[in-house]
Amino acid sequence: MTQPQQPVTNTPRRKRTDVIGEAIKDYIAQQGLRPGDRLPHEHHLIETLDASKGTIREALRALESQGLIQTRTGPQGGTFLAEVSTERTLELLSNYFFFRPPTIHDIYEIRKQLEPSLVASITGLLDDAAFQRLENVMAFYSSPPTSLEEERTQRMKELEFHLVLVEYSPNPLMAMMCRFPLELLMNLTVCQRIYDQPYPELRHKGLDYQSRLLHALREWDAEGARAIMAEHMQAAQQLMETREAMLVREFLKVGKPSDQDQSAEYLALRSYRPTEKR
Amino acid sequence: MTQPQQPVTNTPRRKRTDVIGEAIKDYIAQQGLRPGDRLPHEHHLIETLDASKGTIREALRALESQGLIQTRTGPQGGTFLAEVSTERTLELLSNYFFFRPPTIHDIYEIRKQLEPSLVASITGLLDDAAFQRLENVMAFYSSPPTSLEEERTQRMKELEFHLVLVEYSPNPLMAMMCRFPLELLMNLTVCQRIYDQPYPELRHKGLDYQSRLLHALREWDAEGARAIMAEHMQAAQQLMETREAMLVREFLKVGKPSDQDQSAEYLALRSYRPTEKR
DNA sequence: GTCTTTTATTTATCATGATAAATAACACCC
DNA sequence: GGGTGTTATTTATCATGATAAATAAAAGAC
Repeated sequence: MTQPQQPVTNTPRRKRTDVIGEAIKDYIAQQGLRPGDRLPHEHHLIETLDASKGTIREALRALESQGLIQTRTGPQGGTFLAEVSTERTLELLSNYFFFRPPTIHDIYEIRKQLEPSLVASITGLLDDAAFQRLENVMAFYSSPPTSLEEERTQRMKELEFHLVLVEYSPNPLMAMMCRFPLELLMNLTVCQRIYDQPYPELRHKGLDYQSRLLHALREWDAEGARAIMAEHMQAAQQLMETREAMLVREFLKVGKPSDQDQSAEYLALRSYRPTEKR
Repeated sequence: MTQPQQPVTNTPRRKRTDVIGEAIKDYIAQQGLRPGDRLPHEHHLIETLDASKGTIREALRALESQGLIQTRTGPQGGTFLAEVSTERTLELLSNYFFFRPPTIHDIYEIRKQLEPSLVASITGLLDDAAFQRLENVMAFYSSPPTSLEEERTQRMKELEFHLVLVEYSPNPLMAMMCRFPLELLMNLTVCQRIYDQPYPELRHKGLDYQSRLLHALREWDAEGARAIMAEHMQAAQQLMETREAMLVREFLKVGKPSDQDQSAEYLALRSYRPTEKR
C-alpha cells in the first residue's frame, strides 16, 4: 500500500543472539535464580559464551525489552533478574492486537464472562482501605461532567474502578485477563470516540450498578455481587455496542464516495493506539 | 538465596535504545505501515536518528524480540514490519507467570468461564474439515494408553482438542485468552506430574464430554454446547484439583524434615517450565 | 527454456577501543 | 554524626571497520 511489499519467503534461521538469550534463560532456570539475583557480567558472558560484545549486548537488550532483566550502571551494578511487571506484560500483549483490534463486542464477551466471577472471588477480601479507594474513584463521576474533557476523565475513572477491583484478586491469571480488556477499552480508537461524546446514561447506570456492587461486597454477598456485575456488563455492552453502531453508521453516511478514503478512515476507527508512556 | 541480592533502588532512566524503539513505533503508526512493509535501512536510521550502529541494532533487536519486526539479509533484505504471532505472544505472556505460577484452581476458574462461551460462539462456524480435525485428535485417546509415554501424549492431545476449537473463534481476544490457560496446563510442572500418572477416569470422562460436544456442535445447538463444556470444565477442575491435592499431600509426607529442601522442592512443583522451542 | 553459477546487496557477527553517565563506597570536613 | 565531595566500577553509547552469511537478481551454460 504505502511501500513495495516483500514476499514472505524466509525460513528465519536462528540467530546467535536468540541462542544466547535462550542460554541465559536456561542458566536462570538451572541455577534456580530469583528476581533480584545477579546475572554474570557482560565481559564474563563474552568469555563463556564466546560471542562479541555487540552480540551479547543485543541478547541482553532483547531480554530487557521483554521485562525479564534489568541493568544498572555503577559499582555493584550489572544485570539483574526481574519479575516481569504487569504494565510491561499488558504492553507486549497489546502488540498482538495492533493489527487485529478486537471489536467492542469481542471485548465485552470477555468482560461479561470474567468480571462477575472476579467480584465473587474477591468478596470478603476487601478491607476498609479498599472500599475507600473505590469510593474515591467513584467520586470523580458522582456528578455530571461540566466539560467535554471531564466527560473523558469520568469514563477513564469508571474503568479505573474495575481496575481497582482487579487488584484484590488472589488469582494472578484472572487479574491479568480482566485487566487486559480494560486496557483495550482505554486505548482503542473507537472507544475513545465513543467516550468523547456526552453519554449521561452510561454514567448514571454505571454509578448505580457500582453502588449496588459495593453494598453487596460489604455484606460479603458473593453471589449478589456476581449477579450485579453480570447485569452491569450486560447493560454496558448494550450501550457501547449501540454507540459503536451509531458511529459506524454516521461514518458511512458522511463518507466520501471514494472507497479508498472510506476504507482508510474506517481502518483508523478500528485501530488501536496506545497513549504514550512516560 | 543463591547469590547476594541487590536492593532494588533504581529509577531506571530512559535509555537511548528505548527512545529509538518508541520512535520507530511512532513512525510505523504515523506512516500507517502494515505488516510486510519495509522499514528504513540500518544506515538510514543511524543518520536520521543520529545514533551509532550499535544503539540502532540494539533497538531493532528489542523490537524483534517482541515480534514486531523481522529482518532479512541479502538484496532487498532489511527490516520489515511483522504481525506478532500467536506463539510469540503466548511466550511473552508466559514470562509474567514465570515467578507467579497460577494454581490449577486459578487456571480452571478461567477455563470454566471462557470455554463454554467459546463453544457457543463457534457453533455453526465449523465445517466438515473442522469436525474431521477434531475427530482426528480424539482418535489419539479413544483407546486406553499402553505405556506411560502414551499416557502423556494422550493428555496433550486432549488439550489440543480445545486448542483446535479455539482456532475457529471469530473473537481474537477470546481465542488468545482461551489459548493461554491451555498453554499453562501444558507447561506447568505440577500439571506435568499429574499427567505423568495413569488416570483412566480423566480420559474416559473427557472422551464422553467431547463426543457429546461434537454432537451438539453438529446440530448447531449453541446452548447445548455451552452447557456441555461447562459441565466438562467443572468435572475436569474437580479431577485435577483432587490430583493436585494428592501430589502435595504425598510430597509433604515424604518430605525431608529440613525446611530448606522441602521448600525448594515444593517451589519446583509450583514452577513453570516451558518446553524448549525448535 | 530451464538449470546452474556468479554477483551484488544487505544484515550478522566479530573486534576493539574511547568517552560518557550513573552510582555505591569511601574519605573528608565541620 | 551528618553532610559533602571524590573515586572506582560498571554499563551506555559512540565510532569504525573487517569478515561472514544469506539471498535476490543477473548472467551464463546446456
